[in-house]
Amino acid sequence: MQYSQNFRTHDCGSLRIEDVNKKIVLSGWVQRIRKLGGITFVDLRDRFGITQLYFSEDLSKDINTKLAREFVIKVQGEVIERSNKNPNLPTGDIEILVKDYQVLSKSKTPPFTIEDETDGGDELRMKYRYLDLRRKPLQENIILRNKVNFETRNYLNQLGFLDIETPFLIKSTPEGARDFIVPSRMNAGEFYALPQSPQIFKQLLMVSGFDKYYQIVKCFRDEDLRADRQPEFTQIDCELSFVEQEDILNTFEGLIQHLFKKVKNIELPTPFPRLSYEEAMRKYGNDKPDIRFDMAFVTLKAPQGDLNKDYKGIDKTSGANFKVLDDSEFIAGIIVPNAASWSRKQIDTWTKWVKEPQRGMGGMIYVKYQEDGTVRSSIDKFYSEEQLKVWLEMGNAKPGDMMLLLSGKTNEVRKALSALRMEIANELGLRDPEVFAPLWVLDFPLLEYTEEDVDGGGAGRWIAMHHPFTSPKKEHIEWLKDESKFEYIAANAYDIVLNGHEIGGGSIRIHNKEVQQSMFKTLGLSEEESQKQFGFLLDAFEYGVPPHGGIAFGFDRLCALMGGEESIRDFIAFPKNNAGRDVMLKAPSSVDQNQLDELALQINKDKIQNQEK
RNA sequence: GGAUUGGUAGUUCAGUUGGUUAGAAUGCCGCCCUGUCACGGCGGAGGUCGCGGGUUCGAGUCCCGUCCAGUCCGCCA
Repeated sequence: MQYSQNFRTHDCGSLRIEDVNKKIVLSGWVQRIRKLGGITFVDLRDRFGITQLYFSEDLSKDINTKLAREFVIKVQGEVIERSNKNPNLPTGDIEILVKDYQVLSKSKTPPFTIEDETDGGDELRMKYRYLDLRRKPLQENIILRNKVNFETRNYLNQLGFLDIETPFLIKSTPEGARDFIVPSRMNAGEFYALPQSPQIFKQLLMVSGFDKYYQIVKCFRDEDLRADRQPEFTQIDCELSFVEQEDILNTFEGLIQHLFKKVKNIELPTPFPRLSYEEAMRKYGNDKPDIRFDMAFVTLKAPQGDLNKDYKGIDKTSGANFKVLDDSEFIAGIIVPNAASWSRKQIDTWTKWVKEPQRGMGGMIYVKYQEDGTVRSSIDKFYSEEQLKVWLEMGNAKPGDMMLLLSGKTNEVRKALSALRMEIANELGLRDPEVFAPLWVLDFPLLEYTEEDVDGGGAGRWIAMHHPFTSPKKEHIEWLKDESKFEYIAANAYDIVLNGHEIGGGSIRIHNKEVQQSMFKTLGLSEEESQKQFGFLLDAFEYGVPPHGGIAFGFDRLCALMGGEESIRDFIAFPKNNAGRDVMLKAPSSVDQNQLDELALQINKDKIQNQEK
């Protein structure tokens, strides 16, 4: 851009050898001062780059007393060619012969270094986030985020999508995640909730005829945090009318391809691979598999009803008389390539790892397919080499590979083996952050059974796996009335998965009042309750509803993955820590008594243990 | 709600089986240095070992509690 020239004629990343002899003005932060006797070099930094300043002897004399790291200065000078060029800097061929300079703003010594590899720890960086954001890696993340945002809007606008804002102060509903609650002063004793997503509004916009809608929008969920989860996060939220699942998959596969092409110059495969939920669970024990590498599950034993083509059976008829496996409901393993040479100690470490409480396995069995073609395992006593070879062959193991087996309850083994698969892949460097493997996971179950008392709806009941507006497959609609069929009802729901992370998900919605009411009933909402919670939606459904469906992407997560990271924190300018606190603002905080009085609120002190921080 | 790792100089960390005056690097301050770019050289300052209690002749080190931070499980329609 054209600068006013008062503060700068150029930014700190733009000057090149062609600019030699130009009289320029630069402003920026002092990155580093190198005094060499008479002369001094200063690296001047802004978000565009670094330019070296050359202070001759007279200007250098008292520079120590005038300049220090992170001072904001303005310099007037002339671009000159360097005698010693620095090939590591885009501006490395030139430097500024400083004629005059002014300190625009002083700085205390920052608590950590403003370098690509800072010496600051997480806690400190969060507290001084505005300083951390001066660092290049963070600046690049935020700039990448802007690009993804811009290209998303480009793509969707081109297709005729409309960006329509929806309210943040809405109504609390018991379904789904915990709501953030906002007290209403003008309606004392009543509360708004912040949206977990604009779900209902976008469906109502379809009723209004706004066909293709999108919004890049904040959503709020009051649940515990993770490296890839924040209490407020951003979604690319989309909804379309007169579409089928296939239309949505094509449109948004196109979006992701567009983003990778424009932002990363990477061509993603067309079409994306697709897995059914059932397949994903069977092959990877997980509905968001990382398919950058193989190590798919080899299922040796599964309960009846588990769709498993590989099933050949390990049971008492094997004659092995090995209680651990004989009594297990589910046995599966992964083939770790070239791992037959792993030491006993290495294997023990992994055994210990799967036995940790959050994995909860009783142990781990290894079967080594040695280079010479023989087999060695931890269960040689119970099974013959022939039997073990059958297992290895089921997983297409080659000599030099090793099979690791877990056994127990189906869901627990799947979870632990899936975690083991990911962790070993990490260790083996199979999860290259610059390789991208997207896929669709389709045909999710509509409902899932919960033993827990979630949302206060009572223990032991069926809840929506996606959300209560998701349509069942046409052929399963009748099953909504037959509890024995609930677990087999498939939904028109889909997730888009990238490198082991769910980056988006959506569904074709119910657009028929009767089906919607039937769904609410299935979820245990009485007619009265569903009218109270979602009456406006049911009312709207009486006035001509187009068939519609949509999808929402986790924008922060998508940006993080595109930036080659798994944690979303450094792709959000001002994130919260793992306790949901903003350590810079020191939020949340208590409020004045008169604020509480105005809202007709009272703090229950018995419920607060460690209020004073 | 649970598991687990960590908390020592401004910062990142080391600190042995409990034992004298708690170290390194970096940053900071001072002096020197005319082609550095992680500049270099010499010198210096800098510590409530997260907090509270206990064991012991003696605790950074062992025990109990607690707070803070990170990761994971639960949770996240």
